[in-house]
Amino acid sequence: MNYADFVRRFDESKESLFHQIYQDNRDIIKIKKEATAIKNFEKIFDAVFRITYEKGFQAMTMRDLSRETQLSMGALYAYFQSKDELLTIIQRQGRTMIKRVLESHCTPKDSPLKKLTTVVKAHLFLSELAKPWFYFNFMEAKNLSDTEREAILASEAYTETILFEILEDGEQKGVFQAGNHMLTASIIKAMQQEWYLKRWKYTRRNVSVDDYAACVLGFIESYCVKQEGKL
Amino acid sequence: MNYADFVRRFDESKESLFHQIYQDNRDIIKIKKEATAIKNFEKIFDAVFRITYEKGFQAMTMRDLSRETQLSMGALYAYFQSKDELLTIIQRQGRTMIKRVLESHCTPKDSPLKKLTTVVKAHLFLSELAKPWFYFNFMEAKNLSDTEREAILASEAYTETILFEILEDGEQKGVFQAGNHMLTASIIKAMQQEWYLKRWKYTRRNVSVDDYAACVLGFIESYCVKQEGKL
DNA sequence: GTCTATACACAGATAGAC
DNA sequence: GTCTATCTGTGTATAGAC
Repeated sequence: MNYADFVRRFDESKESLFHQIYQDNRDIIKIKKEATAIKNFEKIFDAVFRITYEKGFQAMTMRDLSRETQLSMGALYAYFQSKDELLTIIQRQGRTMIKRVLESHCTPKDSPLKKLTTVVKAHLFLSELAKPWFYFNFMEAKNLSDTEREAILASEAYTETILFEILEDGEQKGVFQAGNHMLTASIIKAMQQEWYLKRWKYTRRNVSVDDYAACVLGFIESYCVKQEGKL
Repeated sequence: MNYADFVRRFDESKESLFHQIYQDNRDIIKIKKEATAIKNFEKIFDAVFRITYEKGFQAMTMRDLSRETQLSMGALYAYFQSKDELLTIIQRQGRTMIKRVLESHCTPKDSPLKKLTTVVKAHLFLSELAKPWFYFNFMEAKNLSDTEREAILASEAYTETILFEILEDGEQKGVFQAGNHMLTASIIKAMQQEWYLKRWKYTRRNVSVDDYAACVLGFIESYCVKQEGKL
């Protein structure tokens, strides 16, 4: 699987994803018509990402957002009750999407190395496709309420555990090296994170996400896979 | 070299470091007595780190800072001309310190692998010793002016180039694998960054910086060093 | 150098017409 | 559902006494 394949597969499930997100937030969202809501939320999210990429969420004013979305202050406040709630909504959406997509790429019957490869690639490709969400999720975590913060940590722990379990399984099956798999999993996550935190760097250097994935997988394989010449 | 050795060596040069930082900023700092200035700047910096770790620099108010430092608003403004300038000063201090320390750990006569090990460890140990600076430097970069932002990028590129050159040299000497060394260097940086961005995670899991360094170096060695069993 | 008290700008949020 | 106009709190920064 390369990035192009991943995008094709994602596009097919896009509509049902937006529908789910709308339904999940029915209690918060006051807008009646689903079509209008989805359309304007997309506009609002895009604007938030554009503005906060430059100066952060705190520094973004509601007037900035009004200008960028072409919606008045009044109109904006029909879509959320406070700036803080807007932040929460965005974070939630992001988590829903990420979880859904990653789970749809789990392949329980493959070999440990194949599983590891698939999971790492799926994460990288998703972060490429949804850069703003990933970047925002990371950078603006500190502005969240305690409960929302915990939800982020839980979702971090969740993806780390997926890696961890694959590593454990691989060791038991004798194909992976023994080692501190929790630490290994964390470092793999760090390599994935680099991609969306420093996206601009790789754009400038003409490194594609497929190139990057290959390099990360190179690191992982040479460290994790049991080899003849190695102790 | 382990972390304890590193700390010992750092402590010896600490005083001269503060002196240099004060002298470097003579034009900005209005306080006459060096001793008073250094003492209060330390107090201010610590407070800034404590507050912004929780909620970010933008969200920190001058009243927060006044409360935390036990200095009045008026007194604070004797140490900098605006909140923005405070940010700039902190960033500058950090860069000065980091550059000075890393350069003092360069070892031109060692073998490529030894050099790589030393550089990676020095960076990790320094980020452990000066966590708040590293964390702050990364998280608050977007609030800076264009020129200051460029200075950060330059210092990023600088440390990456150090890694790159060691990798190139090692390949030429036949001890390292061929490969895209620029990409490898970036990923090594990402692994270093993980340590100070997610410090709390490792505290909770009882992973020491020495443990972490060993794991990172494991990844690096198995990926970079030329081995018998490998193509 | 440090304090208290205050100026003044601008943020988030709402009311009420359309 | 969307607009314009406006309220009110809070933020940065300074003036002037000690």
